[in-house]
Parts: sequence; C-alpha cells; structure tokens
Amino acid sequence: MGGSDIRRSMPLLSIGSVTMLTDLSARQIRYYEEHGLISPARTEGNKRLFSLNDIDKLLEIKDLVGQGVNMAGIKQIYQVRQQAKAEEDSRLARRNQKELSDSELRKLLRKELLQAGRFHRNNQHGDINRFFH
DNA sequence: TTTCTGACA
DNA sequence: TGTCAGCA
Repeated sequence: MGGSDIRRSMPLLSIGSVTMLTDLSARQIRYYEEHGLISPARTEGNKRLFSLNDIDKLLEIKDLVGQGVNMAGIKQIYQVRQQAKAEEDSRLARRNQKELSDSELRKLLRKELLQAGRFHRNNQHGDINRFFH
C-alpha cells in the first residue's frame, strides 16, 4: 500500500467526466453502483464524485462485460478478490503478533540474564547487554 | 446545464 | 441498457 493511495481515492470526478473517460453510459455506472461494485462519494447536493480508483474499477468491469461476464460473474470475481484480501490481512496480522511476542520474549530474557549476572562479580567479560539491541 | 431517482410505451 | 419524466 503506497502513500499515494489517498490521491487515488480522492473524490473529484463528475459522472459526466467518468462517462467520457470510460466510455460507459451514466446508466451503466449508476447500475454498477447499485450492485455495490463501486462506492463513489457524494457532494452536498447528492452528486456523485468518482476517484481514480473508481475509474480503474469501472474499466475492469468494462473489460469483464466486454468478455461476456454478467453481473453475477463480476460480483463473484470481486467476492473472491476481497476474500483473498481478508486472508492476506489476517496472515499479516498473525505475523505481526508473532513479532511482538518475540520482542516481549527478548525483553524477558534480558531481564532474567541481567538478574542472574548479579550473582557473580562484575562482568569481567564485558557488558552482557552487548548481546541485545 | 448537469445530475438524480424511478419507471417502462 | 436505453430513455423519458420531473426535481434540484
């Protein structure tokens, strides 16, 4: 995820601009929104504002439709896509949690070793802390 | 003028 | 999906 995602999700295009950019009809664009394929922002006057991400998505949909894929098919594709996304997220979450656990473990080990060292005389071989971050 | 929602001779 | 109505 780049830091420029905010720019690509910035709402700025009217439906008129989107029809010119995608060559899709306003009817189609609204239809795809009805089916949850896109979620453009709204102005105070309830006008739709599309982002560059929306444009990309609409172009993908246009391709799929061009390949003869119907609404049900397109929905399935996005369903699978978001499911894979969710699994990836939880995978990363588990990894991050393990890293945190390792960090806690290292902290604990250092404490134990330092305490054990106090039973001997001053570290004649240098600071045991050199083994830690 | 453009966009919005709803409906269908 | 197109298109028209009636609003804002």
